[in-house]
Amino acid sequence: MTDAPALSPRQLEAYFAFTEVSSLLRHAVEKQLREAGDLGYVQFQLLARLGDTPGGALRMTDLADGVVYSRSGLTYQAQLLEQRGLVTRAPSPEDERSVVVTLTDAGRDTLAAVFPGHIEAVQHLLFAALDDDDVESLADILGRAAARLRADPPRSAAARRRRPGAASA
Amino acid sequence: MTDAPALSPRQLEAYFAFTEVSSLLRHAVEKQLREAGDLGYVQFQLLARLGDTPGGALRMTDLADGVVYSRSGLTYQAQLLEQRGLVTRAPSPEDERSVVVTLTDAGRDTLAAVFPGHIEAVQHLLFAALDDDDVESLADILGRAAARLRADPPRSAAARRRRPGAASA
DNA sequence: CGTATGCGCTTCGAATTCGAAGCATATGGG
DNA sequence: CCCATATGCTTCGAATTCGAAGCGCATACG
Repeated sequence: MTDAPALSPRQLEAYFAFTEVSSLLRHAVEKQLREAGDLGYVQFQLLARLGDTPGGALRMTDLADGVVYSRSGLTYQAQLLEQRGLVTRAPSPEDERSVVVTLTDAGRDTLAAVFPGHIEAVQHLLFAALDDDDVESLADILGRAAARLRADPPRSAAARRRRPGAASA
Repeated sequence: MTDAPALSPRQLEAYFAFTEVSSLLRHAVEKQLREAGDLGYVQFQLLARLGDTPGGALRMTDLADGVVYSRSGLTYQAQLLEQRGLVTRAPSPEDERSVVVTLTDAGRDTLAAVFPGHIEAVQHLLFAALDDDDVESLADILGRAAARLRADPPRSAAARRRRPGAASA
């Protein structure tokens, strides 16, 4: 235990700032989404991701991985979205086990209705204090950090996933 | 209307990277804390903040604001921590309405037991891919963003704050 | 002093979240 | 072809979260 892991003061500062921005931004965005389209943060993320996908359709698992979310939680939210007619769910033709979630026109409309306000909020809250160089740096730095995080721990399927030859031949 | 809010591609990239890092890091850290000391993320944050305060004591509201957390949620977590003997709660001598939360020795011990692993995890997950300049940039940029966010929307006490205009009737 | 208003915290109910367990389909080996 | 194992999703129960409403103390004002 004598290990002095010790983050440098600057690292601590960066870490705290990160967590604080994360919390504040999330709360603010959540509020905006709720008011603009009665959507939760997760629901918005799901719709946005589907909207970003050619065909607007994804399997449950891919959706869950993309948003960093538990599978059971996704089932819950997908049901809500389906009830509201924003997505449809149907078994995959290729793999009868899979469920393919597809964005409906109503879903696209809702997304379109909420998106501008969302962008504006992010612009106002996060990027207002940053210039182009800052944005460039952030994208670069956090991009690397994200890659690192994505690689290290298994994501949604943690326990059951078997590493298929981690350093295979 | 017809505003084209439009985040630049780089801004979008930065924003997505931010949210992804945020989610992944939080899940990873949460898991580590749970295993190391059976603490939730919030509980750890509360203990850490108390530990960082001279005297190890804070009022509920200050604690809630510091961690960006709802007051009712804080009451819940504070009760759990009190039951485990990690903090005490007592009315403030100065203001009978306030409740002062104080870190106990057991709380400090728990914090000490968990902290190194936490630091190590953050080091490994977040900072491993970053050099000193990156850290410097992050601290600077996110520091400004945090300041912005802190200033803009009212935090925990939103609704009851000042009513614009009339203290009417 | 006595009342009006504001503030700090807790309680309450509803919504969301997760992990473990369960069910059904797919895939490889005998 | 049939069984054992892996994969994809859902169900279930427990824990956490938040906002609205409620309770007392504090402060301003007449």
